[in-house]
Amino acid sequence: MNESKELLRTDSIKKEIKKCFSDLASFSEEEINEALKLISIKSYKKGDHILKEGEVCAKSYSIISGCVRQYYLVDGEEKTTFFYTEGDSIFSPNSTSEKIPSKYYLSCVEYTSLSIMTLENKKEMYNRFPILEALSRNSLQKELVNYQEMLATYITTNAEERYLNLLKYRPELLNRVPQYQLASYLGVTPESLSRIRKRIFLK
Amino acid sequence: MNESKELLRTDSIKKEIKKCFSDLASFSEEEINEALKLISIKSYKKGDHILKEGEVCAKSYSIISGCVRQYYLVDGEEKTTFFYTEGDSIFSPNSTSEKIPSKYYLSCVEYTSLSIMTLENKKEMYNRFPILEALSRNSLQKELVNYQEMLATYITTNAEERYLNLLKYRPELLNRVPQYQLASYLGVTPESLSRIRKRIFLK
DNA sequence: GTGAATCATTGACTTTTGTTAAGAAATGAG
DNA sequence: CTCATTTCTTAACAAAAGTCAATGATTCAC
Repeated sequence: MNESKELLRTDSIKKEIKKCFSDLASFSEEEINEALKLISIKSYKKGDHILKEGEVCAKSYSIISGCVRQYYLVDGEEKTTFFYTEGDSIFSPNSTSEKIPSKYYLSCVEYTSLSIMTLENKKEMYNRFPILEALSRNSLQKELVNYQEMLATYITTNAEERYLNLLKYRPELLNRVPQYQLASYLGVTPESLSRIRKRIFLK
Repeated sequence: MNESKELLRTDSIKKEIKKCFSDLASFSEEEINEALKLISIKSYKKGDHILKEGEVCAKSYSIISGCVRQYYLVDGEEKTTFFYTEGDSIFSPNSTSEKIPSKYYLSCVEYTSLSIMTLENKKEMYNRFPILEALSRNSLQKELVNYQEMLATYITTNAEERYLNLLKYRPELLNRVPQYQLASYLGVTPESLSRIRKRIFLK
């Protein structure tokens, strides 16, 4: 993608974000422009890393388009623990205040555009627009309940059921993500997932 | 426990909570008393349910003392998905705003005291003490990161490793909770956990 | 304290998953 | 388009977990 295309893209993304702001609360045009200054847009190619293990990162990301994979390196093996897609927020390990080095990698499964806020800008944003603090607390709470349910689902189901859940609730992932990464996300080996798929097909 | 003992206990719990408030920010004595009016204290006996599947509950709980088990009923079988102990907060499914019936049960593993806030009182609390909104957002974010890591750990480990983790990070649970409930929390049958323990012991 | 109920362990057997290795299919770079 | 690389599938065997049933151990109510 050349530079002018990139700029065009960033521009249309900014328009999207503006719309998000005006949907959230009754902000004036100036207020929105002011807020926008605190947010940066960045795009990554397939395979690019947003964050690597050990890096200290005090940023929050929101996925505009694309797909990001979160994984850990355990004994040299990649263990995928999450896939973020359009609209998802990624809270980095030290998104609160401490300078904690990341335990995991964030890597782009495909061409991906992100909106990025540094911790400092986020603080400024909440100072400038206190209503966002309450909105953010609410969405964090929803997100927390969401994670609790994901953990509960993981505990109460086996790999086959988890694959069927994926098929039901995030079918787009199956086309976007290589199967060995899905396998690791489901907590099994690629061979096992292959057998599970065969078993389901034969039913 | 008789009524006067119960009152005595509630009284000492209120003192603890007061201390929490004065640790959080520089509140005046009156402010703290005002805040305390929005919080109720309740104690439960071993085996008592705080919340049952299907119940609509717009409350937030914080565990003062004791242990609470979260479980789902799947095909008549209890699947334990979490143990809350002293200091933990429990966000009920509709702790944000919607009236969503609970998918899970909350049951006391032992005698347990909780501080309880209704959704309404929580809103009032944040209105009255806006600084709590920011503090709450921060702790929610930490809690979210915490859950992300628990999910990641669950995905990247097997049952034996999870048992060893429990031994390392929450050893007190092993004495407080029956083994078949731990097994279900680890995602295996009681028979399997028994064998895992034997295997570890033989090493 | 005693008996009933609950909980933990063990054994035999089945099913599922991991491991290793090989080959087929798909993808990507030139 | 072609070749090299990556990804997916299959097979054979080992290891782990599920299932069912029986037996100890512990807990609890009376």
